Amino acid sequence: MRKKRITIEDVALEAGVHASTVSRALNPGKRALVSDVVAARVAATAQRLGYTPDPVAAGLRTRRSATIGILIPDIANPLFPPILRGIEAALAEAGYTAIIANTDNDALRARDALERLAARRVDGVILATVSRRDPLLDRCRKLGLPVVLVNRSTGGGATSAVLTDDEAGAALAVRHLALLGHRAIGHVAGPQRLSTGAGRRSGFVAARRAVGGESGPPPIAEAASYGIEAGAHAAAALLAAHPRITAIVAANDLLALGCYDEARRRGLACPRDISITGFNDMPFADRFDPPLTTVRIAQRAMGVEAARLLLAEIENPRSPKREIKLQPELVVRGSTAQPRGPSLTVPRRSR
Amino acid sequence: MRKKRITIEDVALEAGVHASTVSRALNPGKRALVSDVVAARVAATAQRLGYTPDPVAAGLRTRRSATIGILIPDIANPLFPPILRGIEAALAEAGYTAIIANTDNDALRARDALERLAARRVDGVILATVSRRDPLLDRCRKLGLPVVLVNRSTGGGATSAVLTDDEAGAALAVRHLALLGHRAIGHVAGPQRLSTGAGRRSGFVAARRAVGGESGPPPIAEAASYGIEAGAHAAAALLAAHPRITAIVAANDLLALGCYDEARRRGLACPRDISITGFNDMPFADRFDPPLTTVRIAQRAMGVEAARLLLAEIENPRSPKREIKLQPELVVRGSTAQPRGPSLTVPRRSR
DNA sequence: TTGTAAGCGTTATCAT
DNA sequence: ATGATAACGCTTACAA
Repeated sequence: MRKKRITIEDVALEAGVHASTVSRALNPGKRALVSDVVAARVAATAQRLGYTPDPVAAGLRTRRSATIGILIPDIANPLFPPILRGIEAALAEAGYTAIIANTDNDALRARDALERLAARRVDGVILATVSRRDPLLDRCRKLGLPVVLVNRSTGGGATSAVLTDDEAGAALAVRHLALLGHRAIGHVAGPQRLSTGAGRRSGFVAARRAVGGESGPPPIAEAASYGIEAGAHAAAALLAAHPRITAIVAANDLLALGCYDEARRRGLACPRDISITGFNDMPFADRFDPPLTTVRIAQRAMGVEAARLLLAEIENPRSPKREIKLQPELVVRGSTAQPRGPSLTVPRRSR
Repeated sequence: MRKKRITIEDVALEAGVHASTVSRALNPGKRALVSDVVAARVAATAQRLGYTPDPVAAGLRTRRSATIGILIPDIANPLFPPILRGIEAALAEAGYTAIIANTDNDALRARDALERLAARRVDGVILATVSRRDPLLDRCRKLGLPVVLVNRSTGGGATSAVLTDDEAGAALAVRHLALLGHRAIGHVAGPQRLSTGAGRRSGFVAARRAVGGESGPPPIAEAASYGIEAGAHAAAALLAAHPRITAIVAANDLLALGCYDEARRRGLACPRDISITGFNDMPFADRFDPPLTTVRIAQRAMGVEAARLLLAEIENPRSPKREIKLQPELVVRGSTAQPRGPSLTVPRRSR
């Protein structure tokens, strides 16, 4: 005797009705089409028999899989798990399931992953990987796949997105440093092909001007990627070109860690000789040595909003594209302090 | 005109053959049943038309979804992403896709997630969540679902599993500390309902005896969970009961972080006044303050092996259950040092 | 070697 | 309000 799965037919037989009636009775949207008494009986027998509808079969008929795809660069990057948890929480409420694919920041792998998700007939995708002007978006459009971007966006606003106000975040960091008395503030920028890299950079430039930093072109070095090594390289270039810098605004926490390394290599103590700020407030940023002053972004909330937006677009493909910008918040820890020499104010510290 | 998806029928028409022939030509396992020339023609037209087989429809017929479910406690716990990457790498090779569910260490949520995965007709599951004697396993058996455990195991060995040699790992830590000259070594144990908690504890006890630690019952405090807070509480209890302790072996890195906190609270500098070791070597453990001496486990390899084991069991449900134990390795960093006072050897350091 | 036809479990459409 | 029927896209005996 081998495993026999219980189908809608079994329930129909047992309840003395037709399969289509069972389908209606069990389908929230159509329960109204069936008499209360029958609906109750069907529900009861389904329960008793331990019937679980087969979403695969249903999906074949309805062309909806109740599944959405998520593209992220790398799940091992601590920035993403909280976003994913947010997405999943919102999806679960609606009975949807997520399939996650890692792209390792590789356009080819991203393309590949997208095709695989499309082949699986996902109802929509959330992309955390896009660069500015990313071919992935055209591909989604061609596939008729609803899309929402999260964290990063493209140039054109023809796609819904949930983002951080990167300009404002960078400004937060700059103002904090300025308030501590820093005047020579540099920036280790993220890749400029990514919206976060570009946004934080322009936020830095604007804020620096606003707080009346030193004149001349802003001291900036662009990192090749959002990694520790890349951050160290950029910091090296920055400090070589601008030795008088007393503070660095890094475009994310990993780059900040790279700045730690380079500072140490040069015998510069942080924060005594140089202040460093990060961006994202990734998990364990408070455990670094020194604890990292950084700009906290609303990771989980971004995920939740992105999922909601996507579900809305799946529900109604003609719904207007929205772009939500979440405000970041400064978290002051131990990696920033007054510059050596005369200073004006005393900073508060928090954990 | 609305979106029209290309089906096997379209390819058949275009290639001048029957749909079943297309199916055979495109199915690696049955390509042999079709003449080379036809196979080539079919492949070409499929390519040209941009045909992608619908795995949902195929799955309906074959009762296989080419999907496997993964239950983990929490993806935000840095221990798991590397395991997941390993799993996914191995699955991708075989054309399988993973669906990940977080349980938050909650048996009810775990049960729920399992049912949802089963409803999705996953071909098998990998469980990273099991406690010793977990009802989830019976449920899987009842569902006829192939299972592989990863990282944690249950009591009985009726299930395949990929684990770390936890006893050996704990012994590594104890011997390292003993070599540094520590004699009063305590243990902040993980939850004893989890195999990792139990295994590391017994490894600690055995190794302590082997290195000739102080007589009397071993100084151990059990943490309620694998979290920082829980670690701090346990450390507090441990130090209160055994004030002369000069070193703590924590059952994982998060617990070690809790020990850091408690030590600091008591004005104990690590490693000067107290040495602390972790377990897992989670990402960024080298960035903690101080950098954590810990027992590194083969996270990615565990994932790869688990996936392989599962695929084998799916392939052949009667294949023997295997239990693979991977050997951990000690990573010496800055959280361990000779105890104050006379000592015997000088430790090496690595990053 | 290839075609025929049935069927996987569900839901949508059309009758009644 | 419910039943009958076809269809979703694919695979697989079985027939030719």
